[in-house]
Amino acid sequence: MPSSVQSVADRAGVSVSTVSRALRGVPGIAESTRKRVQEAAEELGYVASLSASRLATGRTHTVAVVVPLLSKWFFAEVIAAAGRVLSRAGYDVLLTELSTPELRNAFFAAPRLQGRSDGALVLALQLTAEELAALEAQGQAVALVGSERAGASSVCVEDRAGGRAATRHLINLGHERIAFLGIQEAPGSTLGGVPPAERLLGYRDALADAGISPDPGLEFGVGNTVDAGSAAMATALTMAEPPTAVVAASDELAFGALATLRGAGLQVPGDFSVVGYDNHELAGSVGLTTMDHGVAEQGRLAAEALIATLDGAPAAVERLQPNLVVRGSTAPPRRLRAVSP
Amino acid sequence: MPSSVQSVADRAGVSVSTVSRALRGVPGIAESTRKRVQEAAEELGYVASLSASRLATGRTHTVAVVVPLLSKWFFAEVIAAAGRVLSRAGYDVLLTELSTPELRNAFFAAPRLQGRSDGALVLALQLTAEELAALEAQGQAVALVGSERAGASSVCVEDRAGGRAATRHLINLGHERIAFLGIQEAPGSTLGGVPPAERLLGYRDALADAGISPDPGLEFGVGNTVDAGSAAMATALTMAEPPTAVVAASDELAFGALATLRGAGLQVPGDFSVVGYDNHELAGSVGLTTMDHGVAEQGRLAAEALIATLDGAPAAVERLQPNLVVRGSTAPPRRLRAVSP
DNA sequence: CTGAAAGCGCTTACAG
DNA sequence: CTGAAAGCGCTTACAG
Repeated sequence: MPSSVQSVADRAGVSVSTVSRALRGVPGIAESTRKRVQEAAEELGYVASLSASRLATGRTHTVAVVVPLLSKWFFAEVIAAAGRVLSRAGYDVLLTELSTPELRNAFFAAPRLQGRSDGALVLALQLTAEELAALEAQGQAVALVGSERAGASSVCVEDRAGGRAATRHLINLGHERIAFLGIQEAPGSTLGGVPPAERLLGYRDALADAGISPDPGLEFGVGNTVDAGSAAMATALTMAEPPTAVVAASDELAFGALATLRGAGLQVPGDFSVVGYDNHELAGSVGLTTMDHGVAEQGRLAAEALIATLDGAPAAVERLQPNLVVRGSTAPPRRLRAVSP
Repeated sequence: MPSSVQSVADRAGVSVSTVSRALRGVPGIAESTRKRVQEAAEELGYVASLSASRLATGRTHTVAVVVPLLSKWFFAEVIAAAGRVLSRAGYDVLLTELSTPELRNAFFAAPRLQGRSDGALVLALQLTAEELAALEAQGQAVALVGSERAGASSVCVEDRAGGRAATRHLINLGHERIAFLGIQEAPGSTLGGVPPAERLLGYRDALADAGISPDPGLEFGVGNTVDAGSAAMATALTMAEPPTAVVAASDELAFGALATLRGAGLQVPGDFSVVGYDNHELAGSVGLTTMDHGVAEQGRLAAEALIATLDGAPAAVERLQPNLVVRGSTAPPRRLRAVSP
């Protein structure tokens, strides 16, 4: 039976208005009064009713985090980082997983955030204009990670530059037949083409830079899973003229590729090089060379952007530069090493 | 500007009480009236104010999920599974990460869930009696995963049997010098000794079953990270009489062990066998033999238990049996294979 | 089956 | 600096 403002007012010998003001730190209250009220509240173990103050103010102090798939490391990491920023700022975080097209449609069809949160942090889902408008119509401030929309704050990664850097690394090592393992979600996937095709474009850029003519047969587009990476790698190995290296659009795909290579008895990086994308928590343990794109940083920045928006700041977009992390999965192709001293 | 009950009442030509009852499906309303009200609501795009109904009813239809560390696969997976059950049942999920002792203490010191949620799903944190009492004093129904407390619903795994089965598998293969990589969190860690020492006890059981005398030097207790597993494995390899196999208390530790073994030029399972614990999403891709303990299942069952409690059911505890998943990281020790045909 | 009225527990102009 | 009062938008006995 939580006590109410009234009980505190009685005990402190003041009105409820004074209690309300004193406890929230509103200025214009005698220090002595404030002290008295605080003591009374303390003694009664009083804590203001959330529902009541939300009803009275219209603000929920809650942020909804909307994510395609909670169990992917990338998303969990972003949410964790964002959550720390949000809760330190006094916001509750409401979790919404939109793992299927049905859930996604249902979510946007009804005003599901109305009165539930003040803002939404949307990860990866490439919102349609209608979806974004729906959120705003529900009074939500919105911040995006992994996509950009006019009028909304967002943080994204220079993925084209990232794909280019990853590929250039292999080219510098002497590779010329380089495959690309890209992410291509099934139609209707809530992931909506994330991470973006930008990484593929960067791969092509690097080839062009080096005067290597692109081979469409080396470009794979699969679901973003270890197994899919595995399967694509297997296919690549059966080509008439197989590649000597691969750049994967995610570390998960790279893990799959590594599994296939190992299964085929090939040495990495001796016989084959692979570079991933993410700097996944486990990339280090398998010695994977990969692109780090500041995953936690993305969450942190997005949360800060959302809070700024809630505080009235105009929308802003933040762009992160990915960095190559060289580990043990890349080396010159065997052909070259054979002739070296 | 969301419309109110009043506006719907006006449009439908009834009282607000009738609107409230009609829209919530309360029995005792003429079907024709209900229909009329629903149409009016539809036309106005009306949706009841959450704060108002929460204030009026005292129920939030929200569940707090309390977790030590969001970015660990195990937790993310449990939350995802629990979240699906909860949201299908009409509950919002509020995320609370207690990643440091400070956050944990602050969380339990103040009535942080009061009026925020109807129940709490607590993962892995081994709640003290006071912490559990604090939650209940805040009117929370509680369900636990990974620990057991009198009066609270919970789902746990038969970890002792699991540790035993993992170890027995190696013994059956012919191993006798078997190390154990256990989880021992730093004092003050919010993880509070999870997964439980039960796994270690099971390991000892299996040795005893086989008449193998235990060697305390083979029992390692480290933080639950890939790097710690790596380091412990390195130490084990420098022993005067090194083990030929290891059972790790988590797949993360096992991944670390694998990395060290590979780095040392040892073949797995040729030169060394390892079995993990979790059946981590990536265990398959590295061919890790491991104990599956139904991670998603734990989340699902705990969510169902919590909902049942919220519906007035008595506390219940569910016990899951872990299963050995044999993959490619275990084989007879070399000594034995050398003499086989 | 329906309505008038009180109540849930805050916050916030408005006066003083 | 403080208080009386209205208002936030629902739900729920209580009557009829």
